[in-house]
Amino acid sequence: MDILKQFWSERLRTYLDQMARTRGIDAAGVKEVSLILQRPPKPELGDLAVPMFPFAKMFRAAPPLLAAEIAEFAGEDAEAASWGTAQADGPYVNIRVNLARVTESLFADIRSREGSYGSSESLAGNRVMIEFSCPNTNKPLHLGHLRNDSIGASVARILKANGAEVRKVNLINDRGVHICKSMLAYLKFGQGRSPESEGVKSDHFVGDYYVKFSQWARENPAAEQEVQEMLRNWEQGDEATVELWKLMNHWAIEGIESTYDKTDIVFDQVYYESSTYAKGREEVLKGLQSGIFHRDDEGTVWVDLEHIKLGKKVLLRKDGTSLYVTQDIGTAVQRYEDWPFDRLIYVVGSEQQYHFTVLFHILSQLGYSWADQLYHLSYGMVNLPEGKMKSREGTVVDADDLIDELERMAKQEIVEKGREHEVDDLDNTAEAVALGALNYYLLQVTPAKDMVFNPKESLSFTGNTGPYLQYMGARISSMLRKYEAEGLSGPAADGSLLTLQVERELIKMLAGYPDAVVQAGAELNPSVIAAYLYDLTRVFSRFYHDVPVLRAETPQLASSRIELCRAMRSVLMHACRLLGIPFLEVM
RNA sequence: GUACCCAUAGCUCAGCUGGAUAGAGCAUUAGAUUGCGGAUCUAAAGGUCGGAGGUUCGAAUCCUCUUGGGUACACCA
Repeated sequence: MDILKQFWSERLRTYLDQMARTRGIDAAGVKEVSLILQRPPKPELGDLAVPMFPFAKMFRAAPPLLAAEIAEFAGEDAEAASWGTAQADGPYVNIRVNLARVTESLFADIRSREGSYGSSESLAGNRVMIEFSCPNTNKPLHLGHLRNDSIGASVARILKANGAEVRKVNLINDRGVHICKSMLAYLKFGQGRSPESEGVKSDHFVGDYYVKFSQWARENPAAEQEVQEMLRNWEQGDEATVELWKLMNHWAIEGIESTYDKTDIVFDQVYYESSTYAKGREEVLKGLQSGIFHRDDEGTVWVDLEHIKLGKKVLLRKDGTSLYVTQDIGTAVQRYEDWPFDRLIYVVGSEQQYHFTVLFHILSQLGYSWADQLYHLSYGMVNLPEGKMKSREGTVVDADDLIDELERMAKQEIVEKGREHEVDDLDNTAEAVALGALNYYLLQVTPAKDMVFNPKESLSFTGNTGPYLQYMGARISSMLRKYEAEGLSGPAADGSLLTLQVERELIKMLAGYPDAVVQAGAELNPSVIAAYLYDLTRVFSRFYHDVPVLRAETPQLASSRIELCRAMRSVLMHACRLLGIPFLEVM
């Protein structure tokens, strides 16, 4: 499609140039006006549309007149004829391109690239580190984490598909007062119980004590002080405290990792706040020495960000313990030392925008030249139809529960459809469908926006959903298997035979896939792929429904349509991968 | 109070650097299976793009103001 766009835009330029000369208008001025190539609103109108409005003023002629004149030029242009035909529709020049050229290069491209069609080198040479997930070790993952994980994993794959060198990192928030809360509660009420003894998933086990702490603290004003004391003990390396911490962290992380397994979340490196906070403290003390930061009478170390209207920010408490921002300073420095990056993307909720503005600014003040290569990929909250998730009201959607429920529903669906014995493995297939539904649901919304998570809707497998995409993939696969099995492979495919409206639409969309991947990479936005993929698949569904493939009128038409289906399957697989939707041969 | 984000069909979301009659899914209604998987397809109905100005030949898109909602502004993370 690109070749054709390029050809036509150059061609139209030539015509405009000639038109300017014959009228004695400044041709250089005409060149200044940009030519807009877009898609006509209806496919019957053609494949490319060029509005003439921008040229009206310069030519002092009505746009329809200009369009007609250009169409006339094109009609007399013998070379252009092999690239398509142009026609004036009111103020627009509509071009019906010679799509066979696109089809041939599309097929050749897809064949030769063996599944990598859609990948590009637009970000080649870029070293991108991407941080996401970042769980706390005091409770299990919830729906908010799932959105974070989906976005992070998908953006990482999209960047990779654009040629970037990507390193996925996690940061486990395994220290701080909130961690001490579940520890303290366990100390008081645990009485030697364990996840095994209670038969509870280990991260949920820890989370239960976090909840217990909150209840207990409501009746005990001294609770907060006890927690602070525990944190001091921990930072001073008190043996018993550290042992308890290790035990509970082990439980929490083990549980969280099993959730990662289920959702196909993998990291190249995992950082632990407990091992980077000390470096953060060093950095802060360095800054104090060089006079960037201040220490007040009580011993608190703080930075003045008044000049950028961010007020004063404390970096070390008066008792010397670290804060969230302190450790993030240390982590960033550590990361650059470990793996010098061109870009570090933090996938973190929008409520932390202030935090990152502060963090980036501090790092820049500390003199790190890479501070301006840090980027906060901010995403919106996940709400429920009834409103916000509130832990106090118990409306937080637990990740494991949700996934279990999705799998149960998927399994039920497979059984109801009578496909229990068609699929290779019922459990695996149900898991794949559940994951496809979940990831698509979470990624179809632009990250920056808040979204509503409707449990009922997320469990639906019809319409604009992940399983819809998987279903089309399975049907194409099934058809291709039949084609192979019947040994129908006849004459070579001929793209010029694919002339139906729906075939043309499909080819144009397939040809546009690489653009979608580039755009998604540039915008760090998986929803670009999701929207593209759903549009594409809808067109394919129409094609599949209306047009016979295996029983096409002639063997050559059949093999040509099969080739189109192969192209479709290749793009579907590639795009599904980017979105974390498992591709299924059978479902 | 200050800053940032959001507002499109009953609900959930698209809408590319401004361009032809603003699109999907769900829900509602009516249809389609002697062809490759009906988890599908077709159609109907549903909109003063929160409101008001402005820029422009042309605005859902850009600018200003305004209304409504969200978030942040901790020695929590």
